[in-house]
Amino acid sequence: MRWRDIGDETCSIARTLSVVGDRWTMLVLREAFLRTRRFEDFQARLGATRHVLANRLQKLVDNGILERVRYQERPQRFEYKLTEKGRDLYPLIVALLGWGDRWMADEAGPPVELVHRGCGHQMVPVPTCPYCGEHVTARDVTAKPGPAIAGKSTS
Amino acid sequence: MRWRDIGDETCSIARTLSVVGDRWTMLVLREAFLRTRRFEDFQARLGATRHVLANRLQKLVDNGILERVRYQERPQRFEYKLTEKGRDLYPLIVALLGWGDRWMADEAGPPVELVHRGCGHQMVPVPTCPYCGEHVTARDVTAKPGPAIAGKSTS
DNA sequence: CGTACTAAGTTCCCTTTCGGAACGCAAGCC
DNA sequence: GGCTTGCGTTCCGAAAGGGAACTTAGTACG
Repeated sequence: MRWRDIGDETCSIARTLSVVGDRWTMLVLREAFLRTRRFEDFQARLGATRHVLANRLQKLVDNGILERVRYQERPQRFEYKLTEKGRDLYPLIVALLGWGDRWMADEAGPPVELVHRGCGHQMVPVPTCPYCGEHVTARDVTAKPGPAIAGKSTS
Repeated sequence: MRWRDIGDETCSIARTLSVVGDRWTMLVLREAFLRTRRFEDFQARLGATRHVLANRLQKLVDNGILERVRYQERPQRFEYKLTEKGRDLYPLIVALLGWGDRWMADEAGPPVELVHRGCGHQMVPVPTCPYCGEHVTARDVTAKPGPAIAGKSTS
């Protein structure tokens, strides 16, 4: 299978990966959540080649995750801002962060800490059932075929 | 920056991506959570080339996310099982799934539904503050430098 | 005994993508 | 005029990916 076909899979995970399943793309999003907006800043902070960065920003805009907004005329300059669709990727960033903190940190501890503005606690969000409020792990969940599947095998 | 250097970044997100930040790797994990264990089954279900699949499985084993266990002798055959470190990636899979369900589903609805065994509800887990129990979005969180950072700029 | 089949990789070859660095361009600044 | 800033684009060699055939070790079939 070639990568341009992956979005056609009947699988929400594959479809999400077709949009953000690329290392540079994910790092661009990390920066976006840290309020980086400009091409030069992305480039400097990420160390990606300008070539690849331009390509990833374009794709994120095409997919409605970033918005290219003019912030100055003559010369025209643009910044890249997260859309609602983009901000909704936050759980993904948090999942990456949480796992890295737990399994990839060195003795010095985690590089960044999150503080919940609501209650003031330093924390890492945990996946929770919205109905009963309990912490959810892989063992607590059963996957079953949804409406979009008749008799296919991929999920 | 080349990809083999990304794990050296002082950033939990980058470090996580150095291990699972690859499309095939993520799809291999999806299958692993759906209880696929054997090389042939991964290959058939994913449609990845055997070449790439063998490489990804090897890397996941090297990183302690999968375990290669012999399930038969003469001829020796092995299966790949998630370790605790691997199962702990479940929030990441769920985040990909949830976003795809919301933003990439077609009219037919989501291809897979999750049921919380604890309360029986069909749901998608939401990131929640473990202290106050409230749903957490990007706007509710402040990122601050953690112990591993003195005056660096990357997070 | 010879052929076929299964599981798990390997190897080969060609195409695509990536990494590094230079170049282009439009406008403002000194 | 020449330098600087911001944002890309182009070019080239290196690395990774896709497709398909080959290998190995053992079982099953006729």
